[in-house]
Amino acid sequence: MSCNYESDDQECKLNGCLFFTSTKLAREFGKIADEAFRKTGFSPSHAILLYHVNLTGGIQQKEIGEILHLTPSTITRLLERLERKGFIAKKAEGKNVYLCTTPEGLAMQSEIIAAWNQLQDKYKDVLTEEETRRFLEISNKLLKSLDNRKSDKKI
Amino acid sequence: MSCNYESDDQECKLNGCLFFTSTKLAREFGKIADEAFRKTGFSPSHAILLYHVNLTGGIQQKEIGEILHLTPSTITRLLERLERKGFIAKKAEGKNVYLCTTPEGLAMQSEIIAAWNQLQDKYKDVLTEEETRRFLEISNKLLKSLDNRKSDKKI
DNA sequence: CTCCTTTGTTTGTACATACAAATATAACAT
DNA sequence: ATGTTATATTTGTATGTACAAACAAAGGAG
Repeated sequence: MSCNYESDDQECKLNGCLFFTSTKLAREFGKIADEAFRKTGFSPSHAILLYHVNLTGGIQQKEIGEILHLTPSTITRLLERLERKGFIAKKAEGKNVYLCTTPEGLAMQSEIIAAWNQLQDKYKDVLTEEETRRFLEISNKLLKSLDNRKSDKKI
Repeated sequence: MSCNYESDDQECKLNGCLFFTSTKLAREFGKIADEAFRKTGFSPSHAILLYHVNLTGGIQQKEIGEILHLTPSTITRLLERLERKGFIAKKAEGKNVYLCTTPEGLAMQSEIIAAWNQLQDKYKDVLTEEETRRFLEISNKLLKSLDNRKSDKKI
């Protein structure tokens, strides 16, 4: 609103900004998630990637990137480690690369799920089920709008 | 809930997870913010840091880190560039380092504010004022709970 | 069959961020 | 005054993420 430099609204400006609020929030949730997944030996992102490959064996990187909202290059980078450590195998068939489960990877699935459930429990320390529901509802709606925005631009 | 590996609930698991929802959201908002601040030549984080130093001249790094929810080391790193390019000056007085405005930095303030306002406008493309309000309300409440959680642990 | 385009993946590079350890200075106790 | 503790900052290192450019393989057009 105002352009005067010495106004006293620092807090308002920040807390009223979707960008800063959402990044702060993501970092805080990230810490809780790190904690929860630590005992699996994976970062949250790695854990979820592995989880999804276990669920949907033979999937392509592009597809999984879309599910997780991650760029192809990010997927490549995340896979580097999972592949090196033998949790996921790449089967190249011509141009296409399919992500396949391995025994080692499958063996982690139950641990990942356990950590994930534990994560949900931790959230309960911090907000009620109703609040969680409302937050997720708005967020997902928002994400959908943002996706549309993206498609609109392409046209 | 279930531990069977071939369930069809990938989307639910993800969309129902506060961590993934919030990180995805933060990345999307981040892109919009990058765009909005691009013409200032600053990343959103740099822009806000400079904005705050302009507002509260003579502030200490620790304090600004608390306002922005950023670690001291992150502040150091962000300042490196702003100082090198002459937008902020450090005045060391014994142990304490105070962040001071420079003419170059002050000159950017109105541009930063303009970009910020423009950012708010972009949000309006994507959600109504009412939705924004609700989202921010829950988020800020959440952030407060998470802060308390942190303090609780220390005790 | 050769050239061009499309599609999926990887590589190089950069950025915001954090943690842990190092450093520097001040403050306090004896 | 000396040694210890507390506070603020920096440095080294690592992570997740992205973008742009490179690469590779496939499929069409001539």
